Amino acid sequence: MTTSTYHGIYAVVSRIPRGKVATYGQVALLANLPGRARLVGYALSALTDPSVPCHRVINAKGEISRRNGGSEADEVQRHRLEVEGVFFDSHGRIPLELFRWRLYADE
DNA sequence: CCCATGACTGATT
DNA sequence: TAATCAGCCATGG
Repeated sequence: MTTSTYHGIYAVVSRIPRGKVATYGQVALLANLPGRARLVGYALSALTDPSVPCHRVINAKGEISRRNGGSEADEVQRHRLEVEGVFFDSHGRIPLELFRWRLYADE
């Protein structure tokens, strides 16, 4: 791996505004890595820097992607988002049409 | 080098 | 609307 790839991913995630979310695919696209959403997920799992708001990255269905073996990190992520004003529907999913980060509208 | 395993996605059924 | 499938690619055994 050429850390520059991961660095670009972290740079994009760092630009997600408070109260907004982005999908793995969206982050991949903005990081100039179209179709490599999976790589974004891998980069986040390897991330240790707490200054990167990685809790604002969710999957394309609007759900929080689960970690291995019932980790409670998922619930922590959900709570962080709720604190920022992000709403979850009865299916545990975020209405992307309302909270999705739009580069030219939000920022 | 081969194979399995993921914080994934979009199209197809 | 939900389940499947085929791409995707870094890591570790």
